[in-house]
Amino acid sequence: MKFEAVTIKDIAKALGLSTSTVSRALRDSYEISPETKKLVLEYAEKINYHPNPIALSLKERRTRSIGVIVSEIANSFFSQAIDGIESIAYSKGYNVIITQSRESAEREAINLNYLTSRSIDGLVVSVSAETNDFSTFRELHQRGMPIVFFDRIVNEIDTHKVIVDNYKGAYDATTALIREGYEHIAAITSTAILSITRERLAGYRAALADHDITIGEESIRYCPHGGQSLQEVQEAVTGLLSLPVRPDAILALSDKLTTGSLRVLKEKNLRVPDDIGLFGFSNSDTTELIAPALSIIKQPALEMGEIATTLLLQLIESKHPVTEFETRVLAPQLIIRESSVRKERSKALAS
Amino acid sequence: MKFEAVTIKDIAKALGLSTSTVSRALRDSYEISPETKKLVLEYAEKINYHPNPIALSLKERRTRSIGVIVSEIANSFFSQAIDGIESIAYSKGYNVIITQSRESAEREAINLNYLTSRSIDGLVVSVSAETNDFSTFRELHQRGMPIVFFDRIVNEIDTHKVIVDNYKGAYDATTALIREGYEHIAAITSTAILSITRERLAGYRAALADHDITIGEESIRYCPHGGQSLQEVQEAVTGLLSLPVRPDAILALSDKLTTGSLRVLKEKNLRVPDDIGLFGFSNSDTTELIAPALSIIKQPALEMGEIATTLLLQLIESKHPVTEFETRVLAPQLIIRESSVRKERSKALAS
DNA sequence: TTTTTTTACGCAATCGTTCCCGGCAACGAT
DNA sequence: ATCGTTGCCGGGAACGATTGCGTAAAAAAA
Repeated sequence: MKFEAVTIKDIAKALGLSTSTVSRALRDSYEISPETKKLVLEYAEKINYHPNPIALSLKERRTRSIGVIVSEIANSFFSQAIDGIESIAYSKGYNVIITQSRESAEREAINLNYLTSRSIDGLVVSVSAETNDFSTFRELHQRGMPIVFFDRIVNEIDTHKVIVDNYKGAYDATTALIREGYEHIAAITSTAILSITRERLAGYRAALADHDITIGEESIRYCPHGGQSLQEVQEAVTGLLSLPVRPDAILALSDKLTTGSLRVLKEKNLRVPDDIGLFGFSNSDTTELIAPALSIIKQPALEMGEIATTLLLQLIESKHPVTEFETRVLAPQLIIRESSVRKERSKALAS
Repeated sequence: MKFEAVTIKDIAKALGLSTSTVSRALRDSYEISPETKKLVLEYAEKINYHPNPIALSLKERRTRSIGVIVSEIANSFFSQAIDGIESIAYSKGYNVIITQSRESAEREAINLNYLTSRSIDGLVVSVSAETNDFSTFRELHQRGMPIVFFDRIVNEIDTHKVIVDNYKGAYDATTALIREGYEHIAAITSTAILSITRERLAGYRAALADHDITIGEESIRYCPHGGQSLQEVQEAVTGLLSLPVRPDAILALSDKLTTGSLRVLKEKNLRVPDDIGLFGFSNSDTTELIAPALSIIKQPALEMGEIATTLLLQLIESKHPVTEFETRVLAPQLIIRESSVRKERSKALAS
């Protein structure tokens, strides 16, 4: 079933040389005569020799492959990030093993175990919505495994991190909503433990406070699975709408939540943005085609993937143990379209 | 930088046994006494021993990893398919190396070369829009590399294939458009050499013919890069709109082309579906939120990925060379929403 | 011419694992 | 007492590549 690969031995045998000589000739060692080199090189080319990466890995104790853990591949943000990860890894001769946690801490642990047992050289991770036990990551990190976190990071572990300015993104979006005259702005988010939830919620709260708006905690709804199922979004939105003072705008703090909220609002025949405004984090490439065109906070996903991978490869290829780590914070892109812009400004004008 | 893995030698040394005995004990060989087995197993468990997959790969000449080539990860159809590929591969203990051709035959060849040099056990491929030279695939296949094609297949190579009934999908969509009263239905597609283009175009043509509608070849526009850039879609749509008899509907034959066409039509301030109808292949998960809600032909992407991988693993793990290959044809899902349904049926009623 | 140095190559160990081959006890059968 | 058997285990050669060390022959220095 397998095709035979040509090895260094084949070359050695054919040319009447030893494997060491062939190896050295191929690596252009100084202790091989020009004639022999030429001979070997030409023959290797002729029979299409490629060094066996497995044998190399065994010898060098490195696999030239990195592991990736994200919650879901089929999510615009992550697929764009993976795009970035792939391209950098590729250009440096590394390959990428991608795994999905599907927002489950258990699956994340399984994947982590799998990846390390495949002896990867490093890890790019965006943790699941459930992850609240970082001990495995910490242990791995302490034992010398290079790890870079992106998007959903874990502050407790000191290593490179790549994020977007979540605080600013949420702050600006909330402010935009306020300027538009919305007064009761609710938030829908993933689990409370996630770094992005904390940061984005902080920005949201600060914007409200800066405009002397007070909201109760009941105006913030958490989705345990990050909106993986529409049902939890339905529950969150319904809960919000049945509040004593009904929110007149929703800030959705992640991809699935943004489109999910719109879906639910449409189901309930609420007009966006007039009955209720909507602003959300999203990296979907069809948000402008949606009715109403969605106002979004967009993350530079591709770039984040690229940077995370570049940092990881630096870690991997560093001669000395690295102790100085950095957290790269990129700027989110605020795109204000229709869903957060009232056509009738009556209410806003009256106030 | 690397953490030390515990090996079979460590166990052997600690227990005063030979590596062969330890190896056999771990593999539960009959020629090892129950006591020794217990001893070894318990100690292995205790020090958290995991067999080194690299060493195994070298010995067994298999890597337990499969390569994937798609045009673009950040595309709903492919990310869903990859989801399916991953899940099956994972459950069988294989890992997946994903590469992107970005619709370029050259990059495809580079990836192919890369993957084979990484000595993968098999290949799941959806060819690029440019691929018209199958010799590398054929050669690989003949040398015994298991390959499964999905979506964009190459008929010239006899191996397992997984596709959707493209003919039927396009036929039914075209028919739906005709029933709705559209009379001049144009098509926008990827390159002519692609299997999906040929099959879908055939369905489109057949539907027109069955309803005694004749169209000129100028009503079919090809996008060399499959709609990767909006510009080529713009050109295609503009070309269509400036035809002597302007089409009153467009059938878009792939994901990017469908949303791309809508984007261009909106730019041109044409109302869909009244000024012009739109029906297209798409696996985007926001098509129902788009205005107008998009009528689409949806492919069971996840399932296609799963089936393709299942077939590939069968090939890989087969004892005997496989000579009987199958082509699995799945049913596309037709979802008729707003973009292909006229609100004003005047024209249709008049005819 | 003899000694030293350089050139150019081979031997063998190594990475972690498997597996063929052999060997040494103990035991039952003759 | 001797011969086969069986049970249990170790030695060592692979898998494909790199690399430190040794060394023959050739070249240079004495």
